[in-house]
Amino acid sequence: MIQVSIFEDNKHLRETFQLLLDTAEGFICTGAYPDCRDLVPQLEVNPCDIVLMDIEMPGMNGIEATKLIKENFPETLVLIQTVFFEDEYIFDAICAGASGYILKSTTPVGYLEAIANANAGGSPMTPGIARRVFELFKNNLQPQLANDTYNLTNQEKKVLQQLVDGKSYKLIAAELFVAIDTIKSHVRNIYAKLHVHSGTEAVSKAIRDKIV
Amino acid sequence: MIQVSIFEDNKHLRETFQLLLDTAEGFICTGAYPDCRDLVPQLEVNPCDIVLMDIEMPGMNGIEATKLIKENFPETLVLIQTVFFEDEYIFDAICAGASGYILKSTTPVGYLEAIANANAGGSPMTPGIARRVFELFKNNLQPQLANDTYNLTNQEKKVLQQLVDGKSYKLIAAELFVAIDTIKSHVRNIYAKLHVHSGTEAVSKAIRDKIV
DNA sequence: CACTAATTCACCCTATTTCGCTATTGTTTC
DNA sequence: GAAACAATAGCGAAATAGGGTGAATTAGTG
Repeated sequence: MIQVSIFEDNKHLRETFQLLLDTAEGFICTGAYPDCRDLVPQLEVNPCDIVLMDIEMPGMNGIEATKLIKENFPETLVLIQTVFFEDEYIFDAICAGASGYILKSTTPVGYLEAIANANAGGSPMTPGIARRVFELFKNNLQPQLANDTYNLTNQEKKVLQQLVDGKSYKLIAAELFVAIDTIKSHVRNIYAKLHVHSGTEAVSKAIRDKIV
Repeated sequence: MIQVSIFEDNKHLRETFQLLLDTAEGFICTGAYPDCRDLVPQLEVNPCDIVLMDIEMPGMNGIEATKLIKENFPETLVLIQTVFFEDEYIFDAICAGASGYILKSTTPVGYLEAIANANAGGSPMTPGIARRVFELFKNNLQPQLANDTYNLTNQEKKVLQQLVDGKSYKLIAAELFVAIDTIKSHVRNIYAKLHVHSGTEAVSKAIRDKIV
């Protein structure tokens, strides 16, 4: 028996969910609330396995509420259900600790499947959301691995790495066992290749769109 | 009619997939290969909508093959199917451009559903994989968003932002309409709060574990 | 009102960085 | 073997950064 709580401000939807859960086999609705004002005490009194969470709600939104739930009831799973397809929401929901993200266009049986899926250790997502998650993942983790590292030579890369570490020319020279003038030369060449004119700018560029 | 190519070194599995696709309605197998040696010419001669890709294969592995496919046939979707649950493989597969990642324990009908799902713009994942993707996403993208921004004041944040942009003290002073000595003061305070001793180090730290 | 924090500015001095030009030694490429 | 490039190194000038010390102004707080 999977115990489910509902947070959804739309009265009609909330009651539909409640009915759906209570009539379906293997599910039970342990609470249905229109907002997250008393979320923590409510879940303390009526604990559940999974929370079906709306994002757009008056007062505290679903993302904030999710954080709160994971802080106070880390074992409780949160399944986000919303009309928002925006990357920002998907991103924030995952980071807040959500275990799934489904769109409101999902069919009734789809909701039950998603809840069962989450309860079984999965992270149900509407197909389009899954694709977005993959894209976000790729874009944010491998910004662009295809850039030529600006044709920096090995030695230049080493120097740049040390610059990123905040070292002075003198220190870098000592660590690479070369003269300080050599470092000066390398830095000049690095600046030219990165089209920058200061150490801070180089470090910024190096971190933002390169390895290091 | 969804056209599917199979890359799978296990003869028995390969033929099973082929049979499954050819007997199922709405699918057609346009090729089944035991390795990726002639992948590009093979897909040129027998193009397809989706590639069902195994990871563990002699010669080129499925991840490398996926990259190759996305480079040469960006429109072709790649569905990874493997026995590997390891984060490293999931991570690499997504970054290589895969559109889904399913485990070999999936049922026959599960394969068809996954292929149809991918074809419809989704990214099918075995429940456990979906959960891992969420975890990886969270761990890699928001290492620590809860840090106090080191108690920098508003003005200090502005100055730091400009430092990150590679500006000189003089320029920053001009942009904030204050004297250059004021900027020096702010920078000194910023360095103290961040526990750094140079602009490059401050920029590095600012980008790595803070806003900006 | 007294206290504190934030913001602003000044002066001084040294260290470091940036950028100009030049040059030698290997290694790889054509 | 000439040409190109990487890595090394040097010199010198001008600009910038970094650190010490001190201080006035404003805003907010108990």
